[in-house]
Amino acid sequence: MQNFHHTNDCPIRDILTRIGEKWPMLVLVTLHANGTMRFSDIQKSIADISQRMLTVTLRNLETDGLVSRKVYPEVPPRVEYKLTVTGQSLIPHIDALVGWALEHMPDILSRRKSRTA
Amino acid sequence: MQNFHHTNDCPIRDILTRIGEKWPMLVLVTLHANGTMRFSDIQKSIADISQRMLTVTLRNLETDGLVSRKVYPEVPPRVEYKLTVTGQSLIPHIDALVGWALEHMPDILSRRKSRTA
DNA sequence: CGGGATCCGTGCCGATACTG
DNA sequence: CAGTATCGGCACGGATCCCG
Repeated sequence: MQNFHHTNDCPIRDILTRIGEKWPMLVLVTLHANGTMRFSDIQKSIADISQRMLTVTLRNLETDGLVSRKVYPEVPPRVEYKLTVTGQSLIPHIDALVGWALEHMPDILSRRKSRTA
Repeated sequence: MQNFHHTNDCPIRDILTRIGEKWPMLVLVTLHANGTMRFSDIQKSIADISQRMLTVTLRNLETDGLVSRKVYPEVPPRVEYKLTVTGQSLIPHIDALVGWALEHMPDILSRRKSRTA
């Protein structure tokens, strides 16, 4: 019997610590779809994200090297975000999950409803 | 500017409701690696999952149609779980994420440490 | 404009005890 | 063996206020 889910050093647990959170995937695909974006543009694109959570999410993605941040020393300030090469390398896998969801979620959602009823 | 992350009917949010949780992906890859498994075997394979969380996770995956459950009317009871066809169709995408993690997580983890310091 | 700091509620998840 | 039931902690994330 295979058992490779060590508590430490498990790739699935590693990746869940980031993409398992609520906003990172949405931010990544938004940046991929639009290229370089300002903070306020991302916020408008993901209508219901709070200012705080967008800041936190972008900081985490920047720390992980998936998103780059460029500050223009202007008044009023301008800050632009875009995917790094590493960030772009994750996009195809997210797209694959999205494709899977588009194909299977209708059935799954109906199953959840009938189980609730 | 593209904006396709509707609060409702968004495939990314849909899929996060399941794989964003702590255990489902681990259970899916465990079942894929070992085929049909008994409850106690899954629990031994994922050492630190509690009995409660394994039960909850399996019930959710069963409701979603990703895992099938078969009860043998014996004493002591025996229950076997395995992936459905739909569940198997998700495996390649999880594997892709795992492959990405194996390639990039060492760098990401070192970035997180240096940011903490 | 793009944050930072703080407070706080909700729900995921863990621990424990009990059962057919 | 394979659950179910209950309690409670804790961290994710929302709301609000303030700043350069």
